[in-house]
Amino acid sequence: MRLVIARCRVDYRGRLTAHLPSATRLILLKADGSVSIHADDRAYKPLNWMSPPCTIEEAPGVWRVCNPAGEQLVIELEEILHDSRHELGTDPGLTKDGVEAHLQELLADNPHALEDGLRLLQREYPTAIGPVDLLCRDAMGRTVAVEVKRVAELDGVEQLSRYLELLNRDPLLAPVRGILAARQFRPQARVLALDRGITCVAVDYEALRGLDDPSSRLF
Amino acid sequence: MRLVIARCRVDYRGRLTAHLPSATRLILLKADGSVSIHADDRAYKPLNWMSPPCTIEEAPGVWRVCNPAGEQLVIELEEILHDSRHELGTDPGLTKDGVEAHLQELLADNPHALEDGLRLLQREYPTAIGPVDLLCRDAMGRTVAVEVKRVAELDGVEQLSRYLELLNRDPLLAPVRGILAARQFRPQARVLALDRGITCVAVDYEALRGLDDPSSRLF
DNA sequence: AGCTGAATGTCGAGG
DNA sequence: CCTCGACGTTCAGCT
Repeated sequence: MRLVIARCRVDYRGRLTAHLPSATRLILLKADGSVSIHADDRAYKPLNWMSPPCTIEEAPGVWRVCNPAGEQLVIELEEILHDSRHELGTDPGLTKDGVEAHLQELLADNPHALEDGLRLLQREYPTAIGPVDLLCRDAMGRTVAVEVKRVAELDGVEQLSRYLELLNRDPLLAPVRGILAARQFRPQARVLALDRGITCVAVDYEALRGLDDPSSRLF
Repeated sequence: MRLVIARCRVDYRGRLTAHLPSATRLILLKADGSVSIHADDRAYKPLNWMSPPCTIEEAPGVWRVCNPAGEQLVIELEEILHDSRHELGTDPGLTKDGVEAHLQELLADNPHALEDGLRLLQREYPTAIGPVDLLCRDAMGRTVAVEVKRVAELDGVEQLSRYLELLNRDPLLAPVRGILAARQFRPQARVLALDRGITCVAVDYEALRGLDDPSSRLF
């Protein structure tokens, strides 16, 4: 990793055109070949960047970064204030917990948390337009399609609606109703779901993780 | 801006839970108060970060970054290899030249590029659920709603479908058919559009820009 | 390699 | 403040 603090001007020509006038910035060159230009704000987002694979051509005062698609990032260096290199090695990487995949897993193990008497038929039940997260049967023996989201938005309702339309064409499953399960609901999604006869169930992730039997885990 | 290269472990507890085992990384502290942890890969994206507003509590060997929502980023510093500060000043910012809004503009000027005899009635035609990109009339005098996308995906078809349903309730406009115009089509979007009786038209941006009369431009 | 859906998306406009 | 849609989205997972 190379860290350069420099007064510079930057031009990007690619999917769009962008220009940065002269100012002092951080130029971050990573071992993966990426280049990013940071100001002292905008949180972690750089002003401009080039993702790998790309080649860097270093002429005195001008760095030209090109990628195979023909996009170009041209950095004109007016004054270099700092320049250091550091060996970081490969990173062991990030372990995440609490995303949609994990939520789906917990609900597959505890469908009754969505509704009393709900039993899992199949997880990732395949259809022509994609897999249904959870296919279940309720206490009355009726088929239920469950779509799991971290945050339920309009898209999620549309998606579940498409699944329901398709599943209801299958005489072995019909009639099928829908449950949209999420940690958080956008009001518009709630309204549209109601209009479509889809049940919204707010999921408490922490409580659900508590429900999951710890003794059944090996770690 | 403060640049720290250090061997560290990181824990995040917030919207989800994440952990980074011990490794050497860049810790980037910006003047806006943000903190981001970078490995030597993943292009410009940090492994973990905290956006402002947040407070940094520096104890020896442990930095605790907290935001008002109660999210926490805990950095355990095992060895500091580099630590430097730099005055950058405020950045004049980025000037962009968009490609996307342009597409709608070009099609508004050249509706015949979508279909022979197509004429523009109104751009951004307002409806209760949002503006229709282009409202047109075809060679047969029939109303046509055009949705413009850079890349047409499923939600673009859904969006146009909702518009069509609404527009067809207006006796002055009905019957209204739909055209989905895009530079690129996802296969599923094409299938769903066909099923809904929506016409897909692939748009060649470069050619369209060529169509646009250069003499009518001042630059 | 191409396509699809998720994301601590981020970002900006509009109510 | 929240909601919604676009993005040079990026990214991982799967066909």
